[in-house]
Amino acid sequence: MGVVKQDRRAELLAIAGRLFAERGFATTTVREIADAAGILSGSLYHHFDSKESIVDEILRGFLDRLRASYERVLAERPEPRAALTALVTVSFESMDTDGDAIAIFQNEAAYLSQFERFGYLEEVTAELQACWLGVLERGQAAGVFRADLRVPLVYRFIRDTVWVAVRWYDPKGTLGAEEIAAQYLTILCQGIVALR
Amino acid sequence: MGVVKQDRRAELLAIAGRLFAERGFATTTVREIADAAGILSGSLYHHFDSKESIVDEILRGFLDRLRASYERVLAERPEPRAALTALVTVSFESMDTDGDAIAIFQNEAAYLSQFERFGYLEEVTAELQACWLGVLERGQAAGVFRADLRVPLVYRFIRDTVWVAVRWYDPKGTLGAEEIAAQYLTILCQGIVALR
DNA sequence: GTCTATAAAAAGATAGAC
DNA sequence: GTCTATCTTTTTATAGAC
Repeated sequence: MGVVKQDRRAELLAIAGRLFAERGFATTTVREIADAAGILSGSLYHHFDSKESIVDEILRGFLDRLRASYERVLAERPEPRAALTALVTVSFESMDTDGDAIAIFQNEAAYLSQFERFGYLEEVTAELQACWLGVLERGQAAGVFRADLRVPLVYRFIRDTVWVAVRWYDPKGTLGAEEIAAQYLTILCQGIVALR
Repeated sequence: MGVVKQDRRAELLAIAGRLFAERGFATTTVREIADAAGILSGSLYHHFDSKESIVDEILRGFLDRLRASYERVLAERPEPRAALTALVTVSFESMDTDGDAIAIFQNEAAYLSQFERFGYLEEVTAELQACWLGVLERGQAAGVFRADLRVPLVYRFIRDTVWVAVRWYDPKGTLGAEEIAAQYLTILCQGIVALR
């Protein structure tokens, strides 16, 4: 019974997450979520306090998983270049399981984080950023990465490029997360110019 | 008088654009726009038909200017490498004048383009995409760009990286559009790995 | 766990006076 | 060009029956 309840809850979260990701949090109505779940809007409030509670639960779940992934990567890969590769790959792979949550995070975090309730979004963002900055700085110090590039700029470059891919990346498409990650890393590390 | 009317119109468009960019189209209310302009919500309808008309006018203006910029670049730079540099630079520079419109376009195009009225968004997107793809393909054919990279992927890589920068780029900050464009082009062309 | 019914607030838009 | 006043619709949320 507890399991069934959990399943239903997870199901509703997935349905809402898909809609939030596709149409945006503000433009998705409680009625649309209920419709997609085959129930009436009032019934949703048996499961969740409010529309905000739904997106809150989606984001917390995703961010917890991502944080754990990043920490595992940093623990397992001391070398900057290997860590960078693993961070990029892990990020792309998370699109397979958390695509909707990533899209929501990318599109709505700026708006949501202005409310107290979502203050944790900025904290987690800072934590994740610290992972990337650490790798880039250690790599630059070790002479693995070019010294003439500004680390914060490189970080934003990578972050933007990786996460915005959620807009077009299709988990069921021909290009898998690993392949895309590999091509991205090639561009990122070697550049697009030929003949060297 | 015609000039004054135009000025007021432009002023209101700027105010609305700023709000749409910061808080999103759906979450910005007509009342908020009016408040920011120092008038009442009903008065806005003397200038515009609807909230949609406002964002429509903002986007059309920006896209017309951007299209013109791209065409000028392609006409003036036959060489792929020079054209790529110019496209990136022109794009970053447009953030100085059209930052709000760019943010709106990035954040709302997917949502808005589902309505007939905004069907032109997809057309223009395709036109702009064709500019980049053409440069990359000619560059690859000429041996200027690496042959082992998939052009569509490289295009999305560049597009995402350039435009998402609008989220953090500050026209009044210490880093100017040209400097950022230069660093981006260095990463893009040479990669971040040291010692070659 | 879902439905019926409905409350309460918010938002886009309009008509006419000034 | 803006204000007063108001309409209409949409949306979030609640209370209690089944």
